Amino acid sequence: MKNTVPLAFSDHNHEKCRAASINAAYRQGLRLTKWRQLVLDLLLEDHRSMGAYEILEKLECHGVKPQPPTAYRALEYLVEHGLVHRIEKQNAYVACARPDMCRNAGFIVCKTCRKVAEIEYASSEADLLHIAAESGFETKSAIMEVEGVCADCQKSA
Amino acid sequence: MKNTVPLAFSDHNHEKCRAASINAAYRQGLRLTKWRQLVLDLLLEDHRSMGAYEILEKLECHGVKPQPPTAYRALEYLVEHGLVHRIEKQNAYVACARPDMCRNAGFIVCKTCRKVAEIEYASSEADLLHIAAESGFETKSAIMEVEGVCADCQKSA
DNA sequence: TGTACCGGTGTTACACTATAACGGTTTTTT
DNA sequence: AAAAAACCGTTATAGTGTAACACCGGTACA
Ligand SMILES: [Zn+2]
Ligand SMILES: [Zn+2]
Ligand SMILES: [Zn+2]
Ligand SMILES: [Zn+2]
Repeated sequence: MKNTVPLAFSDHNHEKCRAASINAAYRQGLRLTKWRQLVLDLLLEDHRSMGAYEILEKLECHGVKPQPPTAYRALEYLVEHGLVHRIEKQNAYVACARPDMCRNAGFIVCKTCRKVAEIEYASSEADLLHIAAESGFETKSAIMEVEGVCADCQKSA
Repeated sequence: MKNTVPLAFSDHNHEKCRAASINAAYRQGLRLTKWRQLVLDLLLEDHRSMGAYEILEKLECHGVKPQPPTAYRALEYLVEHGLVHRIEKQNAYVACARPDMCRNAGFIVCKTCRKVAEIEYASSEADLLHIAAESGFETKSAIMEVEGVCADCQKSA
């Protein structure tokens, strides 16, 4: 078993996370316009998820406060290109924690502090994908989300 | 590999599904009030998911059309007691397909016809749950959802 | 016989999440 | 340069979910 200490729940050099995201964007030749850049920067601040309107409130460029579609457009682009993931259980968004090798992304989500640990789920959960494929199902996307309270939040409660 | 033909995507005696749900409710001594009963009946019609407002529109008792909280209260109760699952990717609800042995429920969801196949995603220890537990995380709930287009819908497209 | 409690219901109003549609501007492609 | 595509600003609206409060019926218990 590898990776028993999820990154998001432990101290780490977060600059590396941030740099990995920027690099991935560059390598893919993505076009990071001002809003996309700003949204991504916000999400890269830490491993917490943010709601679209929470992001929207913090968005601003030269004194201009944009409308909802602006935030949603940026998020849509970033999700499509794998730099951001949507956390379905929270209607929220989080920066991809491993943009250079992101496959079978599963998430461990704290209900209290909203930190999100991103883990590559292994073969066992992927049974579902096998069953889907065997029955002629064409899979478009898959999520595995575990929700609860992280160790830190348990202590402070 | 067992269960390679998901129930929802194949012909089957659906009366048995319906009966299993009713039996489970009875065995657990659940209190199925009129609205709970009506909502459950709606969801038990087949293995398709329904949105809360879709359910609400079809709800009616002696000519009385209830308000949103009525539907949400019934759904909350049924979900809490395991007779109904919430499909996060669709903001929708579906009757539990195996209420007598429902653990580690994963879902294969067709974007087109909204049929939902319910599969136990791992018989042994699921990796994500394992990692969560090892890091002191207290898991409250977990979902695994695979979304795409089922074989039937591919043909008719 | 009250009466205090509790779960369920009815109702209103509101909060949160997300998208449609249109027109204008900038960037890319031909 | 012209055409096409992508992006952005703006308005309005759709879709999903809750807070809050009053009321009603049963039941436990004084
Ligand atoms: Zn980090
Ligand atoms: Zn936490
Ligand atoms: Zn069935
Ligand atoms: Zn189930």
